[in-house]
Amino acid sequence: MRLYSTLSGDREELDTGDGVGLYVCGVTPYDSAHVGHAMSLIVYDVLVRYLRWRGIQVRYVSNYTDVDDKLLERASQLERDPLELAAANIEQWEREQDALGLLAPDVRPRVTAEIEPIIETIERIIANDLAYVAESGDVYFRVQAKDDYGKLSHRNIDQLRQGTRFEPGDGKEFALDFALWKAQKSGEPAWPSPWGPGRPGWHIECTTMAQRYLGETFDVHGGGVDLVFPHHDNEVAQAEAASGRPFARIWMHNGMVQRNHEKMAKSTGNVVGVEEALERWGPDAIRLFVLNSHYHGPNNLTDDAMTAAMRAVERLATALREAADAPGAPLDAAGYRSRFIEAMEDDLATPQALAVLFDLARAINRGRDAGEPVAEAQATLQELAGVLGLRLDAPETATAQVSAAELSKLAASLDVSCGGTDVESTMEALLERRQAARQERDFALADRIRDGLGALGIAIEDTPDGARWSVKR
RNA sequence: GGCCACGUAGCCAAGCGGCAAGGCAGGGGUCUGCAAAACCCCGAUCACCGGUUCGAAUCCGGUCGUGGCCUCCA
Repeated sequence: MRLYSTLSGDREELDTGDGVGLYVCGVTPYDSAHVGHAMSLIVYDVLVRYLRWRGIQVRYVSNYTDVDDKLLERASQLERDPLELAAANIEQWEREQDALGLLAPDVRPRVTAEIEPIIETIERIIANDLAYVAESGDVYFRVQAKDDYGKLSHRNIDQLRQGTRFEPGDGKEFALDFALWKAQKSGEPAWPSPWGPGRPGWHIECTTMAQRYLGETFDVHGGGVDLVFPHHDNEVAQAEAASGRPFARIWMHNGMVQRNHEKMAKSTGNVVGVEEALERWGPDAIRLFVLNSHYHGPNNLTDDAMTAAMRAVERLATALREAADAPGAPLDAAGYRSRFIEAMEDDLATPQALAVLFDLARAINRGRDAGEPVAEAQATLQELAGVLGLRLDAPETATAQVSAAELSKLAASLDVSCGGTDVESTMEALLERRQAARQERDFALADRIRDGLGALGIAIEDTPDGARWSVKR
């Protein structure tokens, strides 16, 4: 499999020989998650699913940075304990990750539980002369001592100095030096260290956790493109300074979710929360929206795009509807399977992989219309969709979304008597009454029943085997 | 100012030198009591200007435009 690496600026062959180690930067849980965070994890989730499906062992590590400046600031605004705030947000985010159909990483380290190893990493960097302790008790990375600093973002120190936001001070030797350890300020949570009480700087936690759980050198490090500089550049610098060895071989970066062509971020106030997105569009549509464009580029979230994604999900789900046993030669899905693999092998080309799924869906529908057995091809479609993390639940299983009371009211208003008041039996009675009306060619009544159900958000479709109902999305 | 992406049909979006995927929307048809679903048919001189090549959406240079990053960031 080839993956584009930001480090080399080119596609690299992923060595899957003795398994794959993957580290993905998770969120700083100072607030609830939005669709941008979901996109990021969906991309790496698909990578993991695909590799495992191909029989490759994957160790998937994704962290929570549960202590940092932003979190402390938010906690103080809310007058809450920062660690407790982080824990609460993580809990919510993990529930949402489940709802999004995201695989749980094998390891989900948290900074607050990794303080000792982080201190050890910093000590190694100091011992290698690439970091120093300031009078304040802060520890800084000595940027100028690392001659390839900035290689990930393809910048050098001179270019970076032109930025005006770097400020000397706090005992830094050089303006671009960044903190590995921050000495405690009043009221902040702190842990003991050789340099006095304090907490880790922003980048050191990922370096430490990645190396601890995946080794000094590992296969793939992922995250949003907005993390390339400084976060990932600093991770690289620290890791190499600590171990003297290369860090991640491949650096994978996903593009940003935009709204109105502007990055979705708390700071711009254009966020769509994961909770809201799940409610409005559901997990499959969110996933299809993300995978329909290449993970590299930006992805503009609009209501139209999401509506289209929901309809597209329905199209795939419809192709999985049970088909009657049929004579004839069964539809062979092997070609679709290999096209799917080819697409995925090429830098996780999910838009093309999806196109293969749609082509297969069309072939299934065509085969079914032609009276060919398609069950095997349907199983392949379900399997390949599963590799992308799409569930494709049949909409008719959504009984829980229907109000039994409203349904009973409708039945009563149409003089349809039913055996019970639950959704199942009321629906059955209504559909039977309608079927009888159709046979008596009383289409007015049949249409009244269909329209009444339609008003409740239930769609009726007539098939040779009787009527089928589903919840409209 | 610097670094990095990108500009393809009404909308979303593939494409990595050899006749322009896929989805949504729209139009026509088949099927249906009518619908729905499904199936068939219909749509692009690839931002603009030069260059390289037998051949360019694809490579090179320039122009215009959009987005991301330059110590909050998925």
